Amino acid sequence: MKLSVRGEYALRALLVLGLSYDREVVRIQTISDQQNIPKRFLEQILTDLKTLGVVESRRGASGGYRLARPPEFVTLAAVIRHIEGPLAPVSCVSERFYEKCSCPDESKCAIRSVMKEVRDAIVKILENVSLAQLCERVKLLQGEHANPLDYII
Amino acid sequence: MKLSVRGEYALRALLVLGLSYDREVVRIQTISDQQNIPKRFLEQILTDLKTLGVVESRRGASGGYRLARPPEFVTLAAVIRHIEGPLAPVSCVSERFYEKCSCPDESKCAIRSVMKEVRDAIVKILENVSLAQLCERVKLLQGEHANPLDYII
DNA sequence: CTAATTCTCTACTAAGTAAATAGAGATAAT
DNA sequence: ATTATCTCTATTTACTTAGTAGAGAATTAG
Repeated sequence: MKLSVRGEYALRALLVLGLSYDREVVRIQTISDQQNIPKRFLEQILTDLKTLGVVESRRGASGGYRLARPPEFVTLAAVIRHIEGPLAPVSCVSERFYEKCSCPDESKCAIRSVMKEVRDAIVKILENVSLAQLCERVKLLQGEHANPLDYII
Repeated sequence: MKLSVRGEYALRALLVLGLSYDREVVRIQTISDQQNIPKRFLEQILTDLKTLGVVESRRGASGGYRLARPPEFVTLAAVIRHIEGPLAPVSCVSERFYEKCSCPDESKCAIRSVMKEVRDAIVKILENVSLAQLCERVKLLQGEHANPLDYII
């Protein structure tokens, strides 16, 4: 039932970019230093988030990454699904990553019915928290600052 | 965010034992056949559930396994925690398996605050579903039968 | 009391995944 | 041109998962 380190890094990186939205691009190195994420590993993760269409990059000197769309339109559910796969605890109750399970009759499986409740609870939360809301939480938890890069995530 | 196969087998096996509660012990072989779980693997899992105190065994001919206490007092949360570890998506929000995470200040971490909500939602469901309730669901989903071993789990 | 049955204990293994690490290449700014 | 930055492809190391194996100990039926 765990989020991988990769997934956590992805969220942390996106939060940095979210707090810098409307500003210049942010370098991998900056995010890496600030969040204590191995640079080459973060590189992979950001490339991956690019294929999801949630970030875009500029190359060369003064290059870097930024959000490809407003943080309001990026849900945690979408990010975690892209990085980790299904949100559901068993894939036989997943909507987007459904896989048949080994039990004799899914429609009559009691375990499945509980797991469906768990899935729904998880999805309900993660679908309804956007990157923008996550940024709001940072500000609430830490009070307002001048520079978004001051935020401790 | 996934339940392992091991965890799923544990629940399936316990459900079989739950449906046979108050009757004779059930052999590993029977559970293995009925649930299509590799026998030697199931063996390990049942031994593990014994250390949790949720099942007990009798050896020798006409030996087997049964629940060590009434199914009302076995929650899915306890079983899954024992087999899988933390229910929380990140261990920095786990009550029983807490581990410090790599972010600079946990108390001000926005991601953590969302994950705490997810944890609470999962725990709320799994703490409140007992094996007895799971058995009830089986009967509801399948209608009443004479022999508990007829149930398709 | 012996044979059959069933659980028990310890160890091993094969495949897959997670978390990096590495090197050479492409692009853009100065 | 040089430097800074992203990009692409591969490799590595450690760990975890799922399963297998064999010999041993307890219990019951005959």
